[in-house]
Amino acid sequence: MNWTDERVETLKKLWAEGLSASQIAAQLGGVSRNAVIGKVHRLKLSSRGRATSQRTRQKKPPQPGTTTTRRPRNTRPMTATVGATALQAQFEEEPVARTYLQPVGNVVVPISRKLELTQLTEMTCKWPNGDPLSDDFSFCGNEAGESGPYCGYHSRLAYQPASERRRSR
DNA sequence: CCCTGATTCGC
DNA sequence: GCGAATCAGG
Repeated sequence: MNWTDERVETLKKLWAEGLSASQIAAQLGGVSRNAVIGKVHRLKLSSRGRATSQRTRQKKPPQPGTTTTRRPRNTRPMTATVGATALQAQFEEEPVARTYLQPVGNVVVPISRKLELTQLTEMTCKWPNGDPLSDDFSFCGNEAGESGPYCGYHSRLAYQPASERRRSR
């Protein structure tokens, strides 16, 4: 990925707007959040309010320089769809935003057992599908486990915003 | 566990 | 210059 002028501009704008590095990376497409952070640093526009306190960083001496061993990660394909709109690039592309109906082309919710309210147990994911007032309303119904009222997939969707909210002090 | 930004360092 | 790995914190 090349940091074109447009992309850098978008980066700066979004960063100034207070979006997190991962969100910016997701919006730019084709780059990781680390790339965004690294770029931000190079642009010398790091500090933005106080996201993370600058703890006394002083650890990182041991580097087994035996070989140039670095990056066990595989290359990421990633379909980059960069619109690069110069105006209001507000994103919010929530994966499961509209659970109203589930088109086959949508790769969001893994499965859906479409359970009725009366079918729910302590073991079933209680993530609602669709409008509770609608006739098509149902619950996810997958194995919820003990971690919470949702299945693993929906737990993330439900709890990620919470963690984000937490930092908003 | 998830996330956040910060830093280092091989390329 | 770039970004993955790693760190440190919430």
